Amino acid sequence: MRDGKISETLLAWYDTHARDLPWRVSPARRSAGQHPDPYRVWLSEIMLQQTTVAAVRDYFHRFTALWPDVQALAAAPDGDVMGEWAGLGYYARARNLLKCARIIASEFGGQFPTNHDALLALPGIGPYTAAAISAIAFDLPETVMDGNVERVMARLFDVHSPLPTAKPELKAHAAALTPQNRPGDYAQAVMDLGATICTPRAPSCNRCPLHSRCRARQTGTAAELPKKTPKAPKPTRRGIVYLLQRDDGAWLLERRPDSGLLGGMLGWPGSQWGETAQKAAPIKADWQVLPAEVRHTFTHFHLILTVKTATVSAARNPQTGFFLTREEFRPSDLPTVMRKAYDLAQSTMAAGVE
DNA sequence: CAAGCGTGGTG
DNA sequence: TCACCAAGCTT
Repeated sequence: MRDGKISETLLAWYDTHARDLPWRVSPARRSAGQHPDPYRVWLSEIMLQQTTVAAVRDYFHRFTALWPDVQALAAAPDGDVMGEWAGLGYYARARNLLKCARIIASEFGGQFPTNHDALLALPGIGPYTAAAISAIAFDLPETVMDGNVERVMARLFDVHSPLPTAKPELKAHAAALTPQNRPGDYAQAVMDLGATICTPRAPSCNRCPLHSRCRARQTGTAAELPKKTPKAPKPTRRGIVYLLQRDDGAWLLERRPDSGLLGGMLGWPGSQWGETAQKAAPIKADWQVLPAEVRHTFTHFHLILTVKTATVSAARNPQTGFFLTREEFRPSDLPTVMRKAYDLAQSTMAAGVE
């Protein structure tokens, strides 16, 4: 077709189809002179790393209600922020979020830098997020490259070489399309297209504004692009967690080390997770093995957890961890795998199994 | 630079 | 059921 540039077609589509997202300033409001809040753009982009809009929405609302600006977040206790992040995954993001907020508050006077390289130097902000903040918050003509853009470019230009090898080629295509006009809306338009129309499986080509320009659709290869190198199978690991409740209702918990899996999060005392891990209980007690196990899948392994429960008197102290009282302990502060163990223990007790 | 790092939705 | 996938970053 000869009906103008791809960027203009996408912007026109975005004007009528942009999703209403809590961190977004709609095209109508933006043309009326409203600007996005860089704090909210940054927070949303960190939450959206490898995470769907549906999963992020409630977390974004809770975070902005508790901490409406970067100074408020910078002043928050670590445990509060980690607890609010619990369940969202990739917990290094929460640790880096707090680090970054404190740098912005103390060294940047509470203002996010607009410059791409200055953004890139901040913790938790990589090439994608730096470009996204520059484009969306400051309307600068940066090219954002995420999974959506990679997929849209691979299909538009029918690129069959597999990821990650194809990244530079796809980035060149994306850069060539990035407009000087409304780059922030354009960046969101490409990603919205990838999230709602040009989806990984079963793309809705019949509804696509770039239908007539897409080479993969013409060739019939859209659904199989982008190609990816196959991933290694996940091994299965096993472990034990110990859920100890004091007779006043307090639970024994540990704060996990800052680095590594579930870093900085609350968790139950337990064994290492490996082939055949065993570990002594944190205190001598009448431990009960729950009749069901916890199954959970992480990025790179499956986990099967045996859950053991016991009750002790307040007079006795375990070798590890600390007690949180009924009032202090919120199950929602636990990462999902630990929450599953808690829920299993609760449902087992409710069923009357001692 | 390849591996480590969570979780919920989906087909 | 289960592998794949998501607005990636760090080491």
